[in-house]
Amino acid sequence: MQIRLGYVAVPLSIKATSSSIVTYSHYKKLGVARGNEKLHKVIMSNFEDLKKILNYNIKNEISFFRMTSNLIPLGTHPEVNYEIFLTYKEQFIEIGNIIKQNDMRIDTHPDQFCVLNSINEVVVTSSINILKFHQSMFKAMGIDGKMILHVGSSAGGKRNAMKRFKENFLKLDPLLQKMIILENDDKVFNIRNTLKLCEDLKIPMVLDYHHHLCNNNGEKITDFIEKIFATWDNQTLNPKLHFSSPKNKKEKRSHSEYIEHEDFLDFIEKIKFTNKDIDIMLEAKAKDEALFRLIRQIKYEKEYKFIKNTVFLI
DNA sequence: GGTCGTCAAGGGGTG
DNA sequence: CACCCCTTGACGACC
Repeated sequence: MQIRLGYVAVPLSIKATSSSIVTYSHYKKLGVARGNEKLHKVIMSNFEDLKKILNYNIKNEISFFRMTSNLIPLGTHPEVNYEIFLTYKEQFIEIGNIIKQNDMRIDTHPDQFCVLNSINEVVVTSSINILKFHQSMFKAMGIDGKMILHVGSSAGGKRNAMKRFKENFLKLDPLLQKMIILENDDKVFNIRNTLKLCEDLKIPMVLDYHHHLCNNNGEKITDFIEKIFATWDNQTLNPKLHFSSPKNKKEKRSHSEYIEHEDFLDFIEKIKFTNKDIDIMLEAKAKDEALFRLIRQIKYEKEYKFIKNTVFLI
């Protein structure tokens, strides 16, 4: 069993974010010409930063990565007409080549405004636009990227909400459907609900273990893990998991700075019977530094062998 | 020259 | 109903 480790979006060790923004009110104030100029500057700096981050990851042998969803500010804003995919054709290709040449795995996590199962039609439409925009970015890069989503709203009760998710999902372009992965959340849709949807729709499920600890009906992870991994059977990618430690006892749902290495080892103990190669994304505030610290802490465990950021269970 | 409120967007929770 | 939270960086208003 091999476990690759990764982190989220923005490394702390180098000065690069790739998520610089332009607010719409600022854009409007500048007027179309100067607004677009401003957008161009920010987008170019985001591309430069993204290259820096990817190269940093390559240097550190971190082979999978959650890309920011803010690479192109106002990219889906209805009032901003800015030709992204022609203007930045070269930049997208350049990024895509770095990713492909280094065999990196790329995911995105569209943010809270992307609610495919909203009861508001307008929200559903704009959510679909967000998904299509991600699809276009992957296409422009020429990569096989994925988008990790939550089920979304619970309005009308979980059962209805899950039904709406299914209906809206099935209306999407089949190519887009194939890019979508569902993740259990920390409030509403637990591993049982999320797994059911993934099985019905034949899409992979990311297990977020922290969310599971916040939101469960007593489901034991050992009873579900094989079924969760089975949702990846037709994929070329390894099953992916999210792992983090709670900030403290009171703020259980927030992520802490670092990963508690005992928690991590306990978790691995629970799932190692599956003997699957997996990718674990660490969702800690200290990002890449949390990853490096975790490795330093568990490096000398007898059962584990390390090659850079990959853990091998012996 | 530092601090703070504001910003396209959803939804859930509280009082 | 009004306001708060999630998250996150830029920017302008203000002291």
